[in-house]
Amino acid sequence: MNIGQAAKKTGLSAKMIRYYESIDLLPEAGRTDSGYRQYSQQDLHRLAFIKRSRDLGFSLAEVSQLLALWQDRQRASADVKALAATHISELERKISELSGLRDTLKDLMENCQGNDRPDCPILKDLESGCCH
Amino acid sequence: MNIGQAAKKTGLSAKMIRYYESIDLLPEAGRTDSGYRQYSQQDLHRLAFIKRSRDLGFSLAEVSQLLALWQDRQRASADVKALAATHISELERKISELSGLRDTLKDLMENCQGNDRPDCPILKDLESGCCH
DNA sequence: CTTGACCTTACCCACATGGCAAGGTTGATC
DNA sequence: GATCAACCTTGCCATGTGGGTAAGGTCAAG
Repeated sequence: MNIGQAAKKTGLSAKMIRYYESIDLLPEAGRTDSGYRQYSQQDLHRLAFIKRSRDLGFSLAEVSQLLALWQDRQRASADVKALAATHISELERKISELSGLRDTLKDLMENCQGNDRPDCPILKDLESGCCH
Repeated sequence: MNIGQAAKKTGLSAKMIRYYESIDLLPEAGRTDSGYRQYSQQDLHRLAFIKRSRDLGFSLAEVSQLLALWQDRQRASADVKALAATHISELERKISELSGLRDTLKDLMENCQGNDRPDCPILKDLESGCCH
């Protein structure tokens, strides 16, 4: 199967498949005589694993670790769980950071009349950090 | 005032101040005879405005718009409010996206024993998108 | 005069991906 | 056999928001 077909089946782009190979997330793909990459069902399986991991927000570095665990028949599920837990903590951290920003902005917005006058508490707040 | 002092007072790095100038977020700073950038109180004010905006999560493109509104004495506060509203929507979108990922991962984790056995529903899920 | 702290420009690095260009291959149609 | 579209190849550039680092100029204190 050519790269375009593999891309279509996995939802990845051909470009990204080549990139993943270049950073050793994938083994070098087999080639036809003319140099076209060829993908087997097993290759597709690995690509799909990567796609799903990325969709769950794991970084490529984390995907790399997950792939290693996936391939390791001696793995402990605790190792996988720990990786997921770290990722969840990171997600929680980002969520609470963004929520804080949202709340601050909401407060500012509620005090802003939003009319055609120039007075605006949002801009006033942005000014406020001014160093004297 | 030299760039190092300005950086210390605003909480920005000297590097970023130069960068903001290079992308025209700041006017070209005045220079001493020997080429050192010089910053006035007014410059500091503008830098602090940028810092505060960035801390609230606005992109540099949005900061640029906010700066324009800030400088425009004829501005309507509605314009500022609209910009903030757009930013809040974007924050909400990101928050709900991340929350979704977190929930999915939490579900998977709860079903994972996390012991020294290899059986792991998290890896099973990652495999699951496999194309046949 | 030396020393150290500051400044200057100009590079390379990250992350994950998109885009474009120039050229080779394949398979179908004329 | 020629042509054309659709595919593939490699390689380079760009994004956004910085961090790092190097080679060199400047300034003030001792």
